[in-house]
Amino acid sequence: MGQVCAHCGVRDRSLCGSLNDTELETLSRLGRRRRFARGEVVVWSGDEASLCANVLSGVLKITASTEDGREQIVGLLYPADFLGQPYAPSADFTITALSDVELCTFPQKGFERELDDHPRLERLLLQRTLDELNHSRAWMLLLGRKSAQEKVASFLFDMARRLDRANCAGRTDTFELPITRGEMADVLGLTIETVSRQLTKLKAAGIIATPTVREITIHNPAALAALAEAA
Amino acid sequence: MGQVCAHCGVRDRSLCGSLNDTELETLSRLGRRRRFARGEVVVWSGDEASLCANVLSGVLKITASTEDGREQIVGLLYPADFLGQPYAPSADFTITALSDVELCTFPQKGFERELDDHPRLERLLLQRTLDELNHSRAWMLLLGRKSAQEKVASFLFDMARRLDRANCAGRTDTFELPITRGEMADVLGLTIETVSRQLTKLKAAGIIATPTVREITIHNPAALAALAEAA
DNA sequence: CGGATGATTGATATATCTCAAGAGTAGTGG
DNA sequence: CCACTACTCTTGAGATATATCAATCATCCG
Repeated sequence: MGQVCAHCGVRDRSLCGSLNDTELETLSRLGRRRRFARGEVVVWSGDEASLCANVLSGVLKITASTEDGREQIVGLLYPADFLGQPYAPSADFTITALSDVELCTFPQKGFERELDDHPRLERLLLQRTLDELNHSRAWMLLLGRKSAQEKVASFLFDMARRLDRANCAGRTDTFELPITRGEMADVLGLTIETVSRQLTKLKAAGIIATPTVREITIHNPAALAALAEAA
Repeated sequence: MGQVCAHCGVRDRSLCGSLNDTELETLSRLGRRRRFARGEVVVWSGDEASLCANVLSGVLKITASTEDGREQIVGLLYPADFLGQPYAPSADFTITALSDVELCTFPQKGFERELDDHPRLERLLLQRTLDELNHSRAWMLLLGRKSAQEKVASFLFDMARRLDRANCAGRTDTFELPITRGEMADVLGLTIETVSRQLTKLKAAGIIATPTVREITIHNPAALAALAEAA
């Protein structure tokens, strides 16, 4: 097993977790660690060379945009998530680092060959892609049919659940938002002002608190869940 | 090769197209033709037995709903499309026949075994799922960031392109909508009235015409495309 | 022909956006 | 360590796109 994988923090949670040490040989030779600073674009929509990678640390956004600059965040990537589009001739979305980020990158063609050689790797990618599709469809309900209040409540709930899972330490009712208000707006299909107002409302109702602007404390998860589904 | 596949209209366009006659043996024994009438629900969200199937004829919708009954169509299924969620413990969305429909159904577990046995089948499913994910993400931009006018124009454009592809006869500028205004509204995250008004606007501008309420003629594709991206 | 369903059109209400100002917060350099 | 600058966030007032409510009009089918 290559040097790279030996001290990989996400080894068992990433796609690579499906491979044993021997199988990792070739993949590890293919992988290159790369760092990106906050704000840097990792993949431009339209790029021909569609990179594949595992996220080692940090958070990234996947965005779609209209020509006149309106932006929709269509996905967030966390450590152990897979990034990229095997088999795609070009990238369809732009991927940007939201924090300083460390990736384990693979050339697309090389990664595709690994998929050929390792059925378990492909199986896991299929399952993850199916999950992503489900999540993205659930988000379509939010974008198309939910009110601003429901959107913000759903988002906080989703985020709490997701971070709770990463944070295996156990459930905390306070977590740090990995994104700004503006980015929340881009996830929810709202404006920054509307997001801010909804957060204020939730605070006034005693359902949440914001110790700092980036931290969220959920005081009343039940009420939050109720608002997420019908407000 | 079983009786079933011998006269299958979508044999070469469906997932099964990846298999040769010998490989189709077991799959064909697994498959059962089933008909559903317009309006019938094929899969209920929450169903434990998640059915897998190929669409032989007709159109179906995949929907997500809030508890209080608001509905968002998150996908449409056409002939040769694959339906179902291998590996999912239960269905996440409801699938309903929009017209009379004919399916070639497989039990989930059986289909999963076929995926084990036929890498090419699995590969094709992976590629289709990746495509679906892309399409669904592109739709998130529409739902979150586009105006009603852009939504309707985008929808017509998308539909024309999609039907053009199926309709290998060549490009026609008139096509039949497979769905009602209400269903269009559920695809676009709008109300039925707003959809209707936007169509009226497009007619008034001479960009489209509606010979019958279910038919759309595109007089000015360039103008329609322009409205789809920035209006 | 008549009833049901779906589509259009109109009048009004309202949630969210837009524009604008001010208040936090964080990073930088003296 | 403080002050300066640049962001980001919050809050307000007003504008507007879309939803809601309601009536009429087409279309289909028995």
